Amino acid sequence: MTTAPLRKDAARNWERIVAVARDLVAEGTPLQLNDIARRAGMGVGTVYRHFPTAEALLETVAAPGLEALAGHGEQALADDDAGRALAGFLARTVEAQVTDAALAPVTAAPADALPRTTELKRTLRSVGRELLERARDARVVRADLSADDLVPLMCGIAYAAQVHADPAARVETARRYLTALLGGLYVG
Amino acid sequence: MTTAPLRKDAARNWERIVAVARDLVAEGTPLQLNDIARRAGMGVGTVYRHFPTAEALLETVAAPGLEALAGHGEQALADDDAGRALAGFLARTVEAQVTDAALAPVTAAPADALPRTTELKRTLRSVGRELLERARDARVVRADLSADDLVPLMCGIAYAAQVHADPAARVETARRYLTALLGGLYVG
Amino acid sequence: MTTAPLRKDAARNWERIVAVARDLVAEGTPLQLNDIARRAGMGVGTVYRHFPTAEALLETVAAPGLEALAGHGEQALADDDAGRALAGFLARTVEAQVTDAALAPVTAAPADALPRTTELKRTLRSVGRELLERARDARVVRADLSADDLVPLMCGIAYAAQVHADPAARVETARRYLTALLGGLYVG
Amino acid sequence: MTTAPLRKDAARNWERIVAVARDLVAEGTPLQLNDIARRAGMGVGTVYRHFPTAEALLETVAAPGLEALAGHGEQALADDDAGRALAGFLARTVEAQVTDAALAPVTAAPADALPRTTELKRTLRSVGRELLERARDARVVRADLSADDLVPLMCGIAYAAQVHADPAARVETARRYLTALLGGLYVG
DNA sequence: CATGAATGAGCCTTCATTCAT
DNA sequence: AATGAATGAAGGCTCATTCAT
Repeated sequence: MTTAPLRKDAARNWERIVAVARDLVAEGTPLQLNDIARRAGMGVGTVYRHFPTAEALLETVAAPGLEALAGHGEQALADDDAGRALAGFLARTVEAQVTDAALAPVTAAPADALPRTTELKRTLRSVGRELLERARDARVVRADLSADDLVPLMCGIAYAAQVHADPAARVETARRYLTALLGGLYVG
Repeated sequence: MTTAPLRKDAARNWERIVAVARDLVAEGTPLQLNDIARRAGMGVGTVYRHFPTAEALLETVAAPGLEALAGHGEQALADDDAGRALAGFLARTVEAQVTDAALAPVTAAPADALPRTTELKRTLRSVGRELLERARDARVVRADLSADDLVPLMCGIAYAAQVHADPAARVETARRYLTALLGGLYVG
Repeated sequence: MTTAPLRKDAARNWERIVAVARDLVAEGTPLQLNDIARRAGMGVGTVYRHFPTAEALLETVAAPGLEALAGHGEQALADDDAGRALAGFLARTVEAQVTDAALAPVTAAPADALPRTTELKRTLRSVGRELLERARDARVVRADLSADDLVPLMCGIAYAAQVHADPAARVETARRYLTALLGGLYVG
Repeated sequence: MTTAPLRKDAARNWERIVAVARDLVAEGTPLQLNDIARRAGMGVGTVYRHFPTAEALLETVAAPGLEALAGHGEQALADDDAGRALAGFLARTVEAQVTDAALAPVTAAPADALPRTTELKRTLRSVGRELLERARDARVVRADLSADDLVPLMCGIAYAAQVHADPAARVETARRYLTALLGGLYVG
């Protein structure tokens, strides 16, 4: 079941709301539907009609990022090198989390507002699980690592990169942290 | 630097406020000074006199934990085995963050409300730096790891443990994640 | 005066709206035209076209009940026993008010939205007046009771039955109250 | 346990709020705490501090009336003439409901916001029950009338008086209706 | 005729902070 | 020092009604 196609004017508003929200997310401002309505130059009711809660809006902003990740994950499954496939997937995941501020809260949230989000998260988790299992079977990954740990660990790395002060170096920092995690802080 | 001596009743109030705040922090309730005043059975004004902001109070709650960590750090510096010393310090740090809910926000905060907090954080960072340098000199730690990364990484692990659903397993999870980080997810 | 004939599809919509409204009234939900449109599976505009206000819709829902009462009233006028005629009419009136949730508010409202409602209420009042006068002439009813009191008293009884907690016993309660009113609480 | 004595300024505000509310109730305006704050010339917070909900405020407005009724009821219990005692009590009750617009909703409400209200309503019910039982024992009242019917019936009469258009004659109308109810619409 | 998106006033409630007592 | 009443901005949400499509 696809969402019913919107009227042209409604679609314009929808886009506008999401665009405003994207900007706010990027600048770290918490999403407040009243605020968004004002910035988008429309009535609150309009915003509420499109997005019943701030979470729904946030998830909508996050969706493209999640979809891109899922897409990459599917491709990674085609890679013969299980270690490289997993590492690539994790790298993309961390990078996305750091680049797109909408992803982290949505990924970490225990409950979803939109079914689409739940679906995407499920896909990502299952792709992650599959990649992990292959890597484990190929003996390139420690055996005590569970698929349920992947999301927390990626979130943790993204969070760590944020705690580290400099916002400009954030992506770079996240990459380094992922490398460190994969290789281990301790040498041999 | 000692806190200015308080009158006995004022000291009692101070203790009571901190005790109430500790409980609230432990149960995950955000610190609201009004709320605390009510629970502590005193006027808001009194609470504000002792703690001008919620952050100041939170940092006060966090202080003992930070002090304990610093204390452990000092001892670790006496350890001959640089690798063990650093690992022990990091383990304590992560454990503390997960155990004591006041620590994570204070550690991650870019600015401090109390000078005492700044001082403690500086101490911790310098201890960490020292331990790291020794470990690096001993070639047990990767060379590209900077002292500025220690705090973010520990915060990241604590955060990761929180994202992982089960709260009962939180400490255990954090330990596993630290082990993974130290040893690396990837085998050899 | 007949309602202007509607196109078949418009008539279907009209019926559907009234049906939905009837259900809502029955379950005690306040009539909201937006809500009704959604439940009826049509646009708000359509509902507004048929019923400019919620009151108009409510009166439409109430109309059949009012008509039935009026019908009974006309028949009662044919009864030779003036006392029995009046009592029967009042009993029906009270019963209807308690049974059909649309009646009470419409009956008690000082102003009407639809001319049809005004007409029906006028009819009912005049039937009541006639029955009362006959009963008064037959000396079965106290002389100080005016025709203008009948509606209020019936509304009052219905209201009383609603205040009385148990909803299941509502009809029974209303009957008892009417009996009490007719016979008097005080003996002899 | 009495309510803690208020500071002079707080007491002034309390009085002012209740006064404003009383006026609004009298003119039939629904109580809205924001509105009241504006009219009373104070911040919303102040109103909320004193009265957490509109119901609590309404009950506070109603309290004096309920207390007066309870007082009268206690006196009525001293009357030897059981019939007169009950009739007097009922008359006062109806009169009060019609005179004081706060009473009807509070009396009819299934749940109370203030314990004081619950207490008063309980007192009134038990006084009513006692007076009714005495009147029944004295055989001046029909036997099938239960104490649980008194409140509904009085509410019903007050409601009836309100439905009857003319507000000026309201008290007079209510008296007539009570008389009618006591004596019966139908003559012997 | 039908649709349903848009509007925005309006109500509710919370909470950080101040300041008179 | 302590008290706690007062403040009011701020955010949340609903719903009757209009009007472009």
